[in-house]
Amino acid sequence: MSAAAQKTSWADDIDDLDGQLPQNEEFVDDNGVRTIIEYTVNEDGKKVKITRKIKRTLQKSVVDHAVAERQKWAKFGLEKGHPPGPDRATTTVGENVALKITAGNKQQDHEQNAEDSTKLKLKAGGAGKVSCRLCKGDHFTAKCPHKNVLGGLDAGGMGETDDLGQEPAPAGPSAVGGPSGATGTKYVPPSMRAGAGRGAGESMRNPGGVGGRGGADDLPTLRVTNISEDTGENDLRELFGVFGRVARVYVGRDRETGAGKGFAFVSFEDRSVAQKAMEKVNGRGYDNLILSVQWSQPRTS
DNA sequence: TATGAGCGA
Repeated sequence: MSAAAQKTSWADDIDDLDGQLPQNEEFVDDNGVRTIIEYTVNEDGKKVKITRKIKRTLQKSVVDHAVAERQKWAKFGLEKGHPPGPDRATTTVGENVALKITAGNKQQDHEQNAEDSTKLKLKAGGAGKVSCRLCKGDHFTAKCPHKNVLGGLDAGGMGETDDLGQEPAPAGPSAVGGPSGATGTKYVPPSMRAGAGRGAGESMRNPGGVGGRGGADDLPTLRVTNISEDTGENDLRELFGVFGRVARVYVGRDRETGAGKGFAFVSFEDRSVAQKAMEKVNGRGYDNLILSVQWSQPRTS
């Protein structure tokens, strides 16, 4: 192993056959620009000098723990005893490639403009006051305590019936012909028109309904605790999906870091499925942890 | 260790 005294790149071993080529050079200047000079022979048998300059942007690196640990390992094999980090003679380090995802393919400044105008609009148009459309209360319509009663009425006819007793005018059905016939009346989707029974365009909403006071949003939900912090929604869907349709999965996370907090909620369409899943999964091992599955308490507003 | 987010006016 005489090569040990003067180490060369594996690629240079080929060139060494004629032994005429100068040693490759490499240095980094004060601006952090790495310059690599390579000498090689091209297809025509001519000697070629290749100079590459690579600017590496310094960045606060966020490295996976496992990777960070691995960098401290002592080298072994042919690299045994050498200092940490890649040796340029034997290792090619590529530049970091950053994938930047933007909305659409607009130019950056266009996006900026759009953003600004949106902000301005928001600033200018922000009326502020919240008033329930159903009961005029000081809350959002969706939060109205009388939603179930008043909301039902609202579904029957669009728009509120003011005290004048005016009917909303049966303009909806008459507008079927097209926009030419209806002047100034709002578009009424077919599903909302009078006489629109169940049809092809039936609502996606589960018609069976889970017996209960709330309505659509009180699905049978399980609280799963003692999950590892890197368990995601998909993992849980996979885990619970075998028992039946999973309606929703929520993983409790730290708002700042996004790391899991060790619990999750899994909602099912059928209570019996949820019950079964709870029995089967509770106490089961997952990711070296023993899962605990219970019925969830209703969320507090 | 542990009981959920956000949208809208």
